[in-house]
Amino acid sequence: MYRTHTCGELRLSHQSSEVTLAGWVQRVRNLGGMTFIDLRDRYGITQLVFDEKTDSTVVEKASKLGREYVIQATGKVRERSSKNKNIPTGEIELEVSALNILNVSDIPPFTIEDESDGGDEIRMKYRYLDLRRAPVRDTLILRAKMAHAVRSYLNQNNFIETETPVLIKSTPEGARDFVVPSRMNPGEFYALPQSPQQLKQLLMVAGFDRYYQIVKCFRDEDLRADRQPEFTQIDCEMSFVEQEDVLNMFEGLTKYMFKEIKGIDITEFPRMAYSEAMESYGSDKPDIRFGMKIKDLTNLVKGNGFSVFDDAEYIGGICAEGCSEYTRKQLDALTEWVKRPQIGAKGMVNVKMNADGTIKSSVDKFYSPEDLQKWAELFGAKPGDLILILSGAKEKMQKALGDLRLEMANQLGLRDKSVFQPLWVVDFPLLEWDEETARFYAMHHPFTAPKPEDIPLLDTNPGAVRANAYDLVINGVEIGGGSVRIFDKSLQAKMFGLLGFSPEQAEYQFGFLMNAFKYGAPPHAGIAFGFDRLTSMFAGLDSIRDTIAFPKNNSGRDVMMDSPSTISQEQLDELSLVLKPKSLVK
RNA sequence: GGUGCGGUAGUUCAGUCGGUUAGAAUAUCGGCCUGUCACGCCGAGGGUCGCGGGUUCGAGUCCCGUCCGCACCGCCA
Repeated sequence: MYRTHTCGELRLSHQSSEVTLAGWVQRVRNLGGMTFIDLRDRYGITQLVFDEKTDSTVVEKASKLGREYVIQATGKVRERSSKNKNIPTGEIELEVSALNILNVSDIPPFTIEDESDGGDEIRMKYRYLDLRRAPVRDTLILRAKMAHAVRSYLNQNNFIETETPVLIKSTPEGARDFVVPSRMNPGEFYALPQSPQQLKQLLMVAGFDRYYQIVKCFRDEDLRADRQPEFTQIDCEMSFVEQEDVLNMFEGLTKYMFKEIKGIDITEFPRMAYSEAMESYGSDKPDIRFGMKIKDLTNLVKGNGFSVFDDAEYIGGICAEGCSEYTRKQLDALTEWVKRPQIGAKGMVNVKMNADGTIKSSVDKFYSPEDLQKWAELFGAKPGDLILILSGAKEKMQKALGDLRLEMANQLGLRDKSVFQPLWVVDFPLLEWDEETARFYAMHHPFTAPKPEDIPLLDTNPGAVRANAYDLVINGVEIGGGSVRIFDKSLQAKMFGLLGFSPEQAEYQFGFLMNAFKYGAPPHAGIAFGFDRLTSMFAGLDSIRDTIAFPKNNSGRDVMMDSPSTISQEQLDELSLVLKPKSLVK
């Protein structure tokens, strides 16, 4: 037996008992006549002590220890003469009588401490050392607890956890597929699932009624702080339900998670139409922890000879409370900020609601104080506030104002990480027109059902058709999304037609699903949550990387394993693959 | 595919206008130290300034190219 206790469990109540601990040497503090060692395992840290009463051979052994040595120590638990209130085991220490070095360690490339001296790159290269650090370890423990809570809620509600294959068929819509060559079928490829979408729908056809899976999904697209090529979804599907049933079930899951994991009662769970989200927040995932809504000024400001406004399709603004004292320098910085290519505004107009009740704007030449007063009323602006106005193409400026709104909220400290405000965004458009390819794309996916009352529009104005689709947004982060599915094969065929599929293409790519729909498909609907994002939100992190044990870097590389990597000619031959010469690879 | 920032000691960083022997902290090693817990004190070692080219009497510093990292835009049904 290597140990009788963990390094996190000994208390004063264990005083005088003989115990054995095992773990890693966190730090050695040699004071000359006595030595303290912090011994660490995943449960915590316990202090070992060597002093004048300790056997000299044991002291000799202790003097050889270095950081991250793996040791086993036996001794008597005793009360400390000077206690450490910062750690749970801080009232006791282990008076070591026997010491066993189980393994030595090279000097680690960075310090294994809560506040490590290591940057991201080196931490990722030695991820197994990084994982020894409490903050990273605790995030993964949180993740495990959350997965347990998800299973607990869904199991209570009669969901069946079912695994679906990882080697499936490539589908052209949506993200790029990761593909796997088939040795036994030369020239043919599997694809890794972007989500088990069609498979879970087939489980509904199979009568499973309620399905879930905490499942890896794969998308071959560029990475971000919140996007990895392989990521985990909580994937769910239900039969004989309408949109309302799904929203209620997963509102329940969300509340359960907040209560179980964070001890927070979620009381408000509003819903917002997509159109309202875009108009008032310039985003399909609004952060509603604060107001600062976007107002449309287009009809109010035109016709005063200010050509920038007169020529614009759209003029809109936000009102930042208490910012009227912004200096010229701050306003210039904000203007530069909105002019960056990522935002794309041409300039910015500001209106200062001075504390003395006067109004001062950057367009006083064109607008009277009475005009400006009307603007202020639209925003409900008070003395002390600052109105910021952008003009240009409607959709672009709404998005720009949405970004500006978030930037101002960041500056004003309105995005408190300990406050959580979930939101359903509903009534998404069914289709999105793409100028480049001159065709419609499914905004959600091709199996999403249109709102029944909008079905006639499919023939006359497809772009106006709304879908029975919904997103779960928390604090401005898209956490989940789903839809009511089409279960009628003729409506599904019509949908494929609108998306520009010939019947032959639809048959080739989705034949198995269409075929299944011939045999009694129930009405069904579902949703999927981004488990990594949910975890990072619960952990208060900005990136999902530390919610994943072994994540990829910005270029999709695993710097620890150094993958992807080349494969041997034998492997290529077996797979019937011929690589382009390097000179031809662009 | 694009934009921005970065790459200097094991690590995290500083390095001014192009000018003497490239610094700090931390880690490491040695010495001292009986209540530390970021122990303290004294000392030491440690550098291909990402790589290649150019400008210059002289380049960590300026220019060009390239590789790598991070954030973002495009992309992500």
